[in-house]
Amino acid sequence: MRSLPSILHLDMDAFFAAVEQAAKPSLRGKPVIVGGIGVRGVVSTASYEARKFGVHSAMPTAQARRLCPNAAFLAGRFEAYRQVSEIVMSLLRELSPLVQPLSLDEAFIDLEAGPYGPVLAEADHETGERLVLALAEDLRADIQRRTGLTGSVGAAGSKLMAKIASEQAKPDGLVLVEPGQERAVLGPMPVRALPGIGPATEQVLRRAGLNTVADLAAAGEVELVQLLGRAHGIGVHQMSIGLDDRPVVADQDAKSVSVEDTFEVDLADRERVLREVEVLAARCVRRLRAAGRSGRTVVLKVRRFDFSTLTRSETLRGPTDDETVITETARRLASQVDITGGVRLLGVGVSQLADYTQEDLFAQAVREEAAAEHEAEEGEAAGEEPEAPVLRRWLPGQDVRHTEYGPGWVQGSGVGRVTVRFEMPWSEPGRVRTFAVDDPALEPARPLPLREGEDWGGGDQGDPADPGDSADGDSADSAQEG
DNA sequence: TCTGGGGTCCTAGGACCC
DNA sequence: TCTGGGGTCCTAGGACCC
Repeated sequence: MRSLPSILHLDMDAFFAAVEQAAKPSLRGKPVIVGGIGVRGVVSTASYEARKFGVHSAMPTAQARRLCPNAAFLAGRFEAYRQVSEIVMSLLRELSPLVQPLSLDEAFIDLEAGPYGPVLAEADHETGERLVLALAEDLRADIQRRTGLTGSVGAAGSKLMAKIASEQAKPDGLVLVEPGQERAVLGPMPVRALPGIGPATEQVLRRAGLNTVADLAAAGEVELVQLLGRAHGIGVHQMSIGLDDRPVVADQDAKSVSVEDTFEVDLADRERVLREVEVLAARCVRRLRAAGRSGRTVVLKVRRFDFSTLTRSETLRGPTDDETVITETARRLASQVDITGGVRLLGVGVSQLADYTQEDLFAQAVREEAAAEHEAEEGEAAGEEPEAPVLRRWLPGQDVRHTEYGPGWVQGSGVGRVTVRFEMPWSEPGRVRTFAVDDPALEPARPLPLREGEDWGGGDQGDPADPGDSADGDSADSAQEG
């Protein structure tokens, strides 16, 4: 809690969709929906044009299609989002070294820890606030200049109020909450406005007759602890009276790494489940190693046909990043789960992370055992099926390059054809051409920067199909934004 | 309408130890 | 022989966030 509103919260507006509109001139001003494209997909981000139709984050894509059939439905391009995010975060770091990213499109900034800190400390109230407002507006202008995107900023004396303020500022705005005004601002708001109060907590509070933040403040800590449990109750009470002294803390190390997949059709048989667990474990290990970490606890996640979800975990004697150890552990856990009725999602994760891998004799033993088993199977499998040609999957929104027509993006595909629109972020809206899905002149490409001549690293422009050139080779689907 | 993927934090019970 | 209380670790589940 500070007497100056020196904490900023930046939240980019409809980030993923906005990046797509910036990259694809033909989509500007049109409804764009980024998310899972399959039958079981959900919306990550809807552009403001799509929101007018009632489409919002976390909505099933099938429902979004009914509400807004003419929208462009795109799978995410996380490499591009990461690049834009880095530009934005670098602008934040010019204001202060104390930047706490919450996701690709959101961060807290502590101005007091930055170059303007001393000035702010000296300034009187009014001067200080004017300086904060000027810095925030400059930041928003810089972001727009460098990326073409808009972001909203909240300024306040605490993280809580800065976040509340940026929400109020949306889209493309700036709101400052004067220190001292916290309770006046929060009081009339519905309880759901407080971060940490979701649908379940809202229900509990509503049944107790608590609907607004002012109701929470009036209820008092004792009642809230009774309703919500100790930690949550105390936290919610503190927020309700505008108290929040959590510091802005720079980037922390991840505490777990996990991957999961929802299948278009539920998996029914055990062998198939075990095979998918192996694939997931391998992906998980790739991510773990790319981050230079190892972990002690392996977690298997299973979502059944009826959406009931369970986890099974096993803690090893020491941290490992060994693929065989992690795969075998996940397989063992999966073999103990009841899969009657079918499985719609499988996940494999690793937690209790350490920065190093201790030399692991146990891993060595497991590896040798698995190798021996593999050899035994070799004989049976020999001469079975000829290598099937790898069918390329073209995802809507994906970057491509044609040897003759140059860069473009996949607008759609089906029945052996793929439709590509040829345009660039800095070009006029382009025209559409259709090709056979296996046309050798067409290949996947790296995302183009949003501004002509900008270098998005990646330097060598290596094979975009090679997962080795990205920290995360399997960013196929969606995270949520907004 | 029928529910993604990546995370974080909290709670609670049982085992085990002192 | 019976009865404690507290701390830590592990496992499972759940709420929440973007």
